[in-house]
Amino acid sequence: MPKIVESDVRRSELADVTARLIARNGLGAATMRDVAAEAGLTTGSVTHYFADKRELLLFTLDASLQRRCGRRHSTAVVSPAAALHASLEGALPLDDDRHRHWMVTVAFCALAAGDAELAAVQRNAYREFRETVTEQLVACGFAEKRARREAEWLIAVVDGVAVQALFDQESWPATRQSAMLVQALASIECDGAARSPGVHRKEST
Amino acid sequence: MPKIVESDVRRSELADVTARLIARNGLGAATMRDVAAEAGLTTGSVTHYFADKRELLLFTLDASLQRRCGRRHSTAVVSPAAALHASLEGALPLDDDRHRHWMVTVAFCALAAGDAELAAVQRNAYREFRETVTEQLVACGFAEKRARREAEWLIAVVDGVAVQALFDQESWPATRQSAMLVQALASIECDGAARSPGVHRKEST
Amino acid sequence: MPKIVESDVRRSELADVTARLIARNGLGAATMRDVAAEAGLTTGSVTHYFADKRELLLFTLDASLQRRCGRRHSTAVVSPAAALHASLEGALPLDDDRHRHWMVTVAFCALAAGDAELAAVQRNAYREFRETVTEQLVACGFAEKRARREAEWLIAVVDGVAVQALFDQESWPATRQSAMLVQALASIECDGAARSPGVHRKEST
Amino acid sequence: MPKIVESDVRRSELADVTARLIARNGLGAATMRDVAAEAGLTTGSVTHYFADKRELLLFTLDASLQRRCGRRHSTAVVSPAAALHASLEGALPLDDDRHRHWMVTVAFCALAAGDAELAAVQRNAYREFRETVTEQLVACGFAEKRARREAEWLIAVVDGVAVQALFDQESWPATRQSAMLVQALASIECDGAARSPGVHRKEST
DNA sequence: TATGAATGAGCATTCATTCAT
DNA sequence: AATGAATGAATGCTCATTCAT
Repeated sequence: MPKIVESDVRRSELADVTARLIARNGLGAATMRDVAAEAGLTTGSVTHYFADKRELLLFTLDASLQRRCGRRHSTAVVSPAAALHASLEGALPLDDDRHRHWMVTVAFCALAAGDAELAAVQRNAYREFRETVTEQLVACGFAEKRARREAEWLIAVVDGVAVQALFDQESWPATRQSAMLVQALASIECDGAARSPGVHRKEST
Repeated sequence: MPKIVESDVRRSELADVTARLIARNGLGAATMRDVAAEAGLTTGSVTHYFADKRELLLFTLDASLQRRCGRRHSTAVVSPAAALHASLEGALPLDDDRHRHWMVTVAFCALAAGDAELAAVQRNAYREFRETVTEQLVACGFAEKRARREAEWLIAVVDGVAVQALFDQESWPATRQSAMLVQALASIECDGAARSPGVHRKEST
Repeated sequence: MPKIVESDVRRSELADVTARLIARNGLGAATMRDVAAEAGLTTGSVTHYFADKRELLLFTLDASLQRRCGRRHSTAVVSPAAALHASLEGALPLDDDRHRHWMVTVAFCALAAGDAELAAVQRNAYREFRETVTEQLVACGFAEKRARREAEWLIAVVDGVAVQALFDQESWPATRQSAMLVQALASIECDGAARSPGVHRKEST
Repeated sequence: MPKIVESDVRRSELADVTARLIARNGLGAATMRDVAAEAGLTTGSVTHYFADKRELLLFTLDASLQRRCGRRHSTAVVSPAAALHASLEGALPLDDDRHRHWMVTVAFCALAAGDAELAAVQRNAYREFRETVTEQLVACGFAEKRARREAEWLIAVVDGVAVQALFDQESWPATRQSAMLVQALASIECDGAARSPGVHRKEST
């Protein structure tokens, strides 16, 4: 039993190292050698935990998608609005960790185009994320149908901000990304704070 | 002179082939062999047009960014609003061509993280795009400051839709992407048609 | 004492597994992993019985040669001719077991070319076999000198049939191999049955 | 055109080197590196001539089988009996060259057990050989049916001698092998010389 | 210009072996 | 006695690059 636990820990460690390498220099940089070296192991040793490079990559992608779109494990949720905010914030590259996992999932994008299994992993993660956000909006008081539509809208904004941040990190510091999210939430009158009853996205001038 | 022209045509052809390969199976699929073969040339022949693989990749990335974020060559623009719409629409993966170039620029994302030159190319393309959209919004009557803010917002929405379309093509057919863009433009009361004076993104229920 | 016996049983089991793997897919298929797995053990466990892979292979080869050319353990021999027949029949790949051991000894053939120890094992087995057959022919009434010559002849025929059967199993069913052996024995008037006094290998037309 | 010729020459050279390595130390010794090194090339260079290791091995096996069982290219055949003798002699490991090719074809034996394509190559070579010898016996005056039977017999003897020579080279010098062949031919009264009308394989005591 | 043979480094993977438990 | 994690060398193969023709 302890063996299995140990093994799972090692798998996560290796996936972490792999994610780091991919985020830093692209998928091509994730060689078995480098992954092993960075993890303080030898090449052959990695195969004790992942039979294949493919298995390692799939696991890494899955882990990154979990962190980016995955169900939040916030145990004590204060309010539905706060939960929603937390979910969407989790999908913004606000710190190194989230930045890394965005990089990883994006790096697999083109690869998935020619690989049905990879594509399915990505697709499912997205749909699950959409479902989560929708449910959270319902919990905030939106009707099912509208919640679904707003979820798509919110995810689009968050992803759009995230992608711009990836392409031009300097122009998109964390504060600016967060502000954009707050604004988006306010625009559907679900900012988790006082309900501003007026027109959303009120712009001066 | 004709030589150079010929050469430029060949370079573009090769970049196109490269983009196709990258979009189909990722950056790793863009081997010199395959690029050459797909273009009907031999390996060594490609080096007459690109000294390096790096040079080929840089050129390919630049070309793809031009098509995705690049200055539109719409010669006869009917109205400022139409121009704006055209610009943003150009950044959505509405057909195979635009899908391909999105794939390419996204594929380079992680690679650029460890490569200053690549990063600069991406960053500049994005900033240029933001500038263009801002100018078009100014031409639509927005004040400079607000135009800049709305440009960011619009690009975020467009990119967000695009990214979701890349990750889950089935859920995002062209019509849905276009509808989202129209909605976004309407929300800032710049939909290219009659100014709807009321609240933007009017939702039933 | 029981330990040793146990150990010997295990060694034989492992040699059997090894032989099976070699016969099925060649010497290259006999990896320590696969041998261990097929025997229901772990890799490291095999090293308790064989210090080396070399030791395992040598033991396997020896065991296979014993079964193919080895001294028959026919406890109750009816007649010298029957004993001779049994010996030679043992060297034909008439069933899966004998087929396997022929495969194994043949697989080592080229390997032995560059390995004195292996070569010696093979050579000695052959010489011992020749000696056995010679003795059995003497027991059948042949003079020493002629017995030796006929032994070589008989072994040549048996080996020739065996080799053809290995290369083209379909063309050489067990019945055909046996017939050939009977014919060869008849040709030296030692068929274990009625002595056909006439010309040997009588052919119609 | 000269390219192709060159290429074919290289392929044969590489097959020769491969055969040499296999004959010397077994199939496992035929690594791409060693083949390349022994041929004075680099590893990657070998792939210009053989896409695969498998392709190289198949070619090598085929070439060896051709030399061992292949149709003799004896242009000026003196007599049918001489042709027959030449064919069978070609299948004896009388010199280094023939010894090498026997080793090679034998080395593939077990490998072919788990590989349909390899098995087919071997089987076909054997059947072709049987056909050739049968035809040559017919040319010597034997009736079709008996020719076929005697061909099998002769090949069995030749192979049996060959196999013993492989397993115990010292006991089977070329002269002894040749003598055995002559004896076998004489036994069917087709020794290429004067027809000995009496009983074949006349043995003194 | 264009070719494709040749190179050599780098890749994922396999494997015999060792060793702490 | 038995395990299985760890090692590190070796293998087949791919690929960007070079270069003589």
